[in-house]
Amino acid sequence: MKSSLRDLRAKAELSQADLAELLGVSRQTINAIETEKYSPSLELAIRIARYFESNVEEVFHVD
Amino acid sequence: MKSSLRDLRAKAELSQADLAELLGVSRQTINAIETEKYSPSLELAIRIARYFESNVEEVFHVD
DNA sequence: TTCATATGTAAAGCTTGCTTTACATCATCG
DNA sequence: CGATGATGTAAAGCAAGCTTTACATATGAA
Repeated sequence: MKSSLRDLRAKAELSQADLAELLGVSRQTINAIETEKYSPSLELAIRIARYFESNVEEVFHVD
Repeated sequence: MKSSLRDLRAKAELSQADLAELLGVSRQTINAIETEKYSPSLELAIRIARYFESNVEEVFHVD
């Protein structure tokens, strides 16, 4: 599962830790998603997309 | 996590077993999502939304 | 150089998503 | 009536998502 999370986060000038706190997850979770260690849960994917005023399919896409 | 999966599936006149096979998951997985036993993975949520020519946020929504 | 910030990664442990197998109920059809 | 299909549910087991703690490395500021 690829995503544009890193780009969106960079544009927003947020660190992984910043975003993690804003979303209520651990920094490692954000890092794992960005480095493609695993996919977020549906709940978290929706929260992420919503935070960046986007939608799930735009932020995340199957390889 | 609520969803309009049951409605969409009914409109398409598919049984849980039919849809499961089309999506490559078990019937119990479809049933569990419809009865809110658990949320689908992000991958599966995207596949479901795509199958019904919709998008994740339209098919699934946080309680 | 020293310190702080940002990122990557690892291990252990808990929870959740999904599987297979199995059984129960209900409706419909012959 | 008996058979079939659709749905609900349960248990056991494996895989994946997420946590906390911890350490390593790089970069930039003082």
